[in-house]
Amino acid sequence: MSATARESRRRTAPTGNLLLDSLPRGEFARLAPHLKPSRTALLEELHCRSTSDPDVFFPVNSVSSLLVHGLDGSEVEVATVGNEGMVGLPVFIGSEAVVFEAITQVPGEGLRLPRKILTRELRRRSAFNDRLTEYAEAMLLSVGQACLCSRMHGKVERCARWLLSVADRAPGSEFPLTQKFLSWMIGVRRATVTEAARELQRRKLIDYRRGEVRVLDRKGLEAASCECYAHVRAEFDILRRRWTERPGSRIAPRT
Amino acid sequence: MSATARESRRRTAPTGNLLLDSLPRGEFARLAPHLKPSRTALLEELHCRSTSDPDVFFPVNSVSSLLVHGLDGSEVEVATVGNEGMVGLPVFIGSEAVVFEAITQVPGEGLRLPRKILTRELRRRSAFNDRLTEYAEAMLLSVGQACLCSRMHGKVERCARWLLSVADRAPGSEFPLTQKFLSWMIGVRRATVTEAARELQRRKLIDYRRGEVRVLDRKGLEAASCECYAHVRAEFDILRRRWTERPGSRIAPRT
DNA sequence: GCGGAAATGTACGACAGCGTACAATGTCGG
DNA sequence: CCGACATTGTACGCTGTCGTACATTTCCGC
Repeated sequence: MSATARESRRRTAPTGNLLLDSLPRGEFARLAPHLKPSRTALLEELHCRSTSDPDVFFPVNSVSSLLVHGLDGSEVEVATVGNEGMVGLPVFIGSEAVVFEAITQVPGEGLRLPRKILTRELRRRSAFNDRLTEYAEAMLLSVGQACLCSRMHGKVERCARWLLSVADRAPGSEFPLTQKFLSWMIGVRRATVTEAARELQRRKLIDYRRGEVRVLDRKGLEAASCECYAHVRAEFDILRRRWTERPGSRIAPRT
Repeated sequence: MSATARESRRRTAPTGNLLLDSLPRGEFARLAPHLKPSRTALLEELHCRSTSDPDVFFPVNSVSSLLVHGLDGSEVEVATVGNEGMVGLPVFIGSEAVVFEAITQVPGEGLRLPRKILTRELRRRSAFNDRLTEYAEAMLLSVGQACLCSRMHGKVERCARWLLSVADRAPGSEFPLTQKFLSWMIGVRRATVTEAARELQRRKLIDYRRGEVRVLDRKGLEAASCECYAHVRAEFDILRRRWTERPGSRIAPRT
């Protein structure tokens, strides 16, 4: 895409969130005044069921995890959200019931938008609707794959996959992470993560120390992970490409 | 809802599929000529990646399962679709990539709609969009819960849950099922299902013989299943209620 | 530097579910 | 009625992960 093409559709600087930046100029202009830059802290809960957060959140730098929790206290991560998406999608349905919980995995910047504004915008049935529909469907695939993965694949593969999908969304190749947190995300005990992490370190794919991980060998880590990673990644890449190449367009007709 | 209220919005008889029946009259009229009644056979694949099925499917009697499969051959069911929904939702995104596969679990009637027609309708940004958005989000929750469940819960609980969620959508309290099929769905070996099934039978919650199950004690089965069942069920009940009580309305404003 | 807290490493028995194999039973076509 | 086949029951040893407990290391505030 040429610089002039970009200029023709947006006067303001890109926010850094792909979903927002893909909106046509007029639509973005309606939202812009209500977008509040905000920084999320590590482990900050963005949509806790008890607090009834009034905002949705568009990550720029930060990375969040979406969790499902059972009444028995068990929890698992079902998806990761970075600057390609929005935190708050699963609560659109407007139900009072328990929904996904979002927690900040990598602290950083993002944009808050009051849910009311979002709802108002969606009633106009604008391109935003289409974007979110596309995004929701990619999330559906992503969560589905998470389901397969957590059921069928071993601890090492799953750790590798998790590390990659966060590394994709985090600024550098290093990010904060404790084994306890990772064990929480993938639904195993902490000692199991230690075993997997040691294995990955032994193979010189990652390095870590007290709350920090660094990806040493990306290719190697991909090889160590299950195919779930590549599959989901490919799906989001399609979205990213579509959103940057054909900004503001409606849902693409299918064959 | 009174009979007159229903009459005012639809002249034609209800199809039996809640999603379709919730559409405003005009919208439904546009679709009606293209809806082709069709019967699905046991284990018939509705959206196989290789066949590129040109239709979406609205179950009336029948029940389908959505599967995710890995490249390694592993598969798990991530959701069930009955007359509250549509088979074909997850492929909206228009990607070329591998998507969920749908397979008929309980044979029966339904309505086929050419995907082209659906796409055309969606470009009008009608109430159908909102319905499918709501449905997609309920599915998201449903798949997320499936993820938690298959990771954290035992074979007996998961079998009970699966039986209930199919029984909810199947006409009677009896439906066709082999242990092999169930083992495939929940991602365990067949012998594991035998153990779980025996256990449920021992507790007099179900009865079965050669490819047929019957739910004997619904309440008991709910108690034997994990809370995942009730949670997902509640979510879909919200949709069912909304769709029958406020037909044709747009997305409800939230708070 | 020191003390405490958090993070990580490790060990050990327990157990759920796996892979496999084979027997027993029911069903259906010829 | 018989043979073939699908379905279900059961057994065996095995492996991965669990639950728990405790030791060790690293970091941070004082």
